[in-house]
Amino acid sequence: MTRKTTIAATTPARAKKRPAAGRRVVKVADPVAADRSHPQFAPIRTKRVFEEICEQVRREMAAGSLRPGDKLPPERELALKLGVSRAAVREALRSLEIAGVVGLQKGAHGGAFILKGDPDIVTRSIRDMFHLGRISLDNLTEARTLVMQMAIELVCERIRPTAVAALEKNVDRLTTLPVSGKASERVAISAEFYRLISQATDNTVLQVIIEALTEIVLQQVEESNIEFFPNLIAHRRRLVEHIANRQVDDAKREMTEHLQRLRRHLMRAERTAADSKATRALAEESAR
Amino acid sequence: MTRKTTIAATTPARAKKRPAAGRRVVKVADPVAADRSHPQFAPIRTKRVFEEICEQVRREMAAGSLRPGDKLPPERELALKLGVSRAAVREALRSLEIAGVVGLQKGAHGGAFILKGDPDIVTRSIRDMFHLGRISLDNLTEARTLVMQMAIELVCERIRPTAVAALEKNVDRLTTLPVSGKASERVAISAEFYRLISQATDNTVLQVIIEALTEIVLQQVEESNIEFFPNLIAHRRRLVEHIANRQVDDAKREMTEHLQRLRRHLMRAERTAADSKATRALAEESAR
DNA sequence: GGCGGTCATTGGACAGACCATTGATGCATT
DNA sequence: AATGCATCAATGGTCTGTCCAATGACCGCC
Repeated sequence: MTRKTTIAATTPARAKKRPAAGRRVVKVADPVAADRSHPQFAPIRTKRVFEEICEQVRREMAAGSLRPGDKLPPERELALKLGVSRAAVREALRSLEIAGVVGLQKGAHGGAFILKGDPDIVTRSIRDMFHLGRISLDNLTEARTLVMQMAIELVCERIRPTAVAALEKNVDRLTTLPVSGKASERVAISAEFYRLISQATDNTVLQVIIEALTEIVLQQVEESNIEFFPNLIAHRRRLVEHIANRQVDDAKREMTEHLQRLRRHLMRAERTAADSKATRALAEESAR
Repeated sequence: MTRKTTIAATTPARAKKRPAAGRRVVKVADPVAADRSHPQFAPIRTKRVFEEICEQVRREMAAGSLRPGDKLPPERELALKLGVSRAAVREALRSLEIAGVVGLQKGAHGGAFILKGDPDIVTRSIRDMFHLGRISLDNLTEARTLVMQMAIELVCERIRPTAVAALEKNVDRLTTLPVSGKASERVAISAEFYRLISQATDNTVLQVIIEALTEIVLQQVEESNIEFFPNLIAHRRRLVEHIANRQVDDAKREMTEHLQRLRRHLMRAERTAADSKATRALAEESAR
């Protein structure tokens, strides 16, 4: 099943012994620009070898000649074929691994296997942008509300009885939880709840988006220990019932009200956190 | 402005000379499980050093002690502080770079700088999943239609006169294009059109999502040379006008009809491409 | 037949070296 | 004074070679 694939060397099979190392950087003129004919001077960007390797793999992926399950040649062989060092190959494989495109396995029949991509990469990158301040909590929670509204419409059309049963079982699990239980358990159940809903959309893209937004928001919920909503269970029951009855408007309203309430709570928690951080900073300031 | 930050070594400053290398893999028992008290034997996953380094950086990011613009210590110094080889540090930095979290700069005052994250990572990972068959064209175009419907509602509420002007100017650019022009130019203008719309949502998360879906779909448009929609310009004009007049329902309808038409065309193109691929495969088969 | 040891394969990590790029610094020229 | 040039140090990019650790196949012994 794991078709063996070879990667062609772009460079014409360098001589075995190169006089020296380290000048393997390829210069590539930006293909954009060239609009007005005069000088224009496109910026030069130096392409590193690991990037070149990644691109080669991605090209073959896009062309369909490299499919999930396929195995790339071992690092050493790949390095030889491409005429680069094993370290460079490793950096390329590392990049592809981080991108969720290949998986690395040690051992006898190990190697780099093409995967099917990884939805978590989307979550991670949005989370990064959130943590680095490019995305605000305000925008994040708003987007989640809107996306879930949209999803609920689809779900009301497409939900199947088994999915309804799964949702009901999930709510039941919430009821059996001790009130004093850890926040992480409640959050885990909620994550599962939204995952079930996202799956009911029957659309993998929406699943990826919903799971990303949900996971990031729920992590915030867990960290900013806001109190447990006492009427959460009742809300979930109503929501599931509306979905089961395909009452789109009711389901949407139920979902939206809940998410907006959560949004307000989170925003308040953020403000107080910012305040306490500011006072701490002020204290440090005056301490000096 | 570029605050200098240090990363603490977790390991207690190893002795300078280690007897041998290569056994730096940390074993970590999965914290899940441990449900029934009996044996249970959680699976063991070995964490690689570069992962450990990445996590340390991300932790400081989430905690706010590492912010965009900050500079990490140089590779050599970092390797020394963490007690690992420079290659391991490089693989970690490579991962963070691929994730859009840090940027590497050569030269005198170069180093690894914390960035604000990169929206393109989302695009890339979704595109990977698409190319690897995890996401279907059907799901992709449906998701795009739905997300754009949602976006249009927001845009009709929030659009500003300057944004309307920018949209109109974009449509004008489309008219000045020679009919026989390259598909890539038309696609570039369309991409810009959708970018302007996404920006009018005033929500960075939606911007990221819309740009990702749009870019992937438009790339498909470009590759599967479907004919130019002769009434595209009229459609765009109507859409912009509806948005400017905040006629939500009209704008939504206009947007949806167009996207659904495009969707049908793309799906047809996909089918024919699959067919020709199948015949090719069949031909190869019989040739043997 | 099954158990256990051996071995080749392959990724993981390290050490040490050199090259290329970049910005600063100082000197010489204009 | 402004410009141009050579030099230098800092830093990422790359290469080579070596060893370790995990993995699965194979083989022999009981």
